[in-house]
Amino acid sequence: MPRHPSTQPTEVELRILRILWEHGPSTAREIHNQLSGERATNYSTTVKMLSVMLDKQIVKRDETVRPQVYRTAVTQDRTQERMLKDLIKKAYDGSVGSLVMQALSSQKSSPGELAEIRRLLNKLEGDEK
Amino acid sequence: MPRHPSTQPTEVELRILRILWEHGPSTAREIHNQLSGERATNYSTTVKMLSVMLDKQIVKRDETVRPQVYRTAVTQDRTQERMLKDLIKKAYDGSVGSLVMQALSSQKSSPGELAEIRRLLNKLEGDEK
DNA sequence: TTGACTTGGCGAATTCATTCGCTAACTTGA
DNA sequence: TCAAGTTAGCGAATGAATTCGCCAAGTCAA
Repeated sequence: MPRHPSTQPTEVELRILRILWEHGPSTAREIHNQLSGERATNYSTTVKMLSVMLDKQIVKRDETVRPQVYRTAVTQDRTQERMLKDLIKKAYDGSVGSLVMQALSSQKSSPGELAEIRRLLNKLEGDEK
Repeated sequence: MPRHPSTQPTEVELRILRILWEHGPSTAREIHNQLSGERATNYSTTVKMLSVMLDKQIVKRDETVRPQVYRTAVTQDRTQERMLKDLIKKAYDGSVGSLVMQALSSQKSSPGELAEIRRLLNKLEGDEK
């Protein structure tokens, strides 16, 4: 039976993306070293994942240099947004509000973050009317 | 190589959970009928999914009645919270604030929701000092 | 009771994600 | 140049999630 290839980056893909977002374009070796900090997989595995991501067009690769250099083909914002939207749809019945309510009440934020959120809220309510 | 059985409910599991949360305890047939509205899978599949979820202790079952009645073994709140926390960790580097900021700015909320969020914010900032 | 229908369970098949072994291709220092 | 090390690619294996076919057990009306 046909099954959906998810549009979301998978677990490992996301870890690699985060490394690239944080460190910028990197070689497979550099990515693997970063990865090794968190997990114990082979260099082969990292290279394979990169090749899968290349197929999916999640990353790009510069083959004119050696070793080859990988960079992301998707922005962090867009990716987060897609994942967030998906969660809201799947688990919050499409309601952003209830997700935000739960996020704020179940995990504590710093005063600075709260202030920032308040500022955004002011802006949004301003546009409203 | 051993791989992680995710702690999060899967796609289909979540759909079934949502039906149970919304409609309360139900028979396999009732669940399947609800499900059929959104997807075209066999009754067999629904029953199988329920049995998998039973193994995982995601649902409970009353076998003293016929047909058997399923009910959730996890609350909606706890489930949402776990999923949310997971997303924050995986995609927002652990920052609730940045998730909330993005949620609010990327999808529009109703004035009512905004007001509710503001009220919560007031309460949180009150506790802060 | 019995035939027709519904419910429940099992095992197998499929697909996606992840992992690695093995080998080829490339790079570099002596 | 060439041996030793590094990088890249491929195919296969594993495991989780999802799907269904098929059969057994249960229910019920005539």
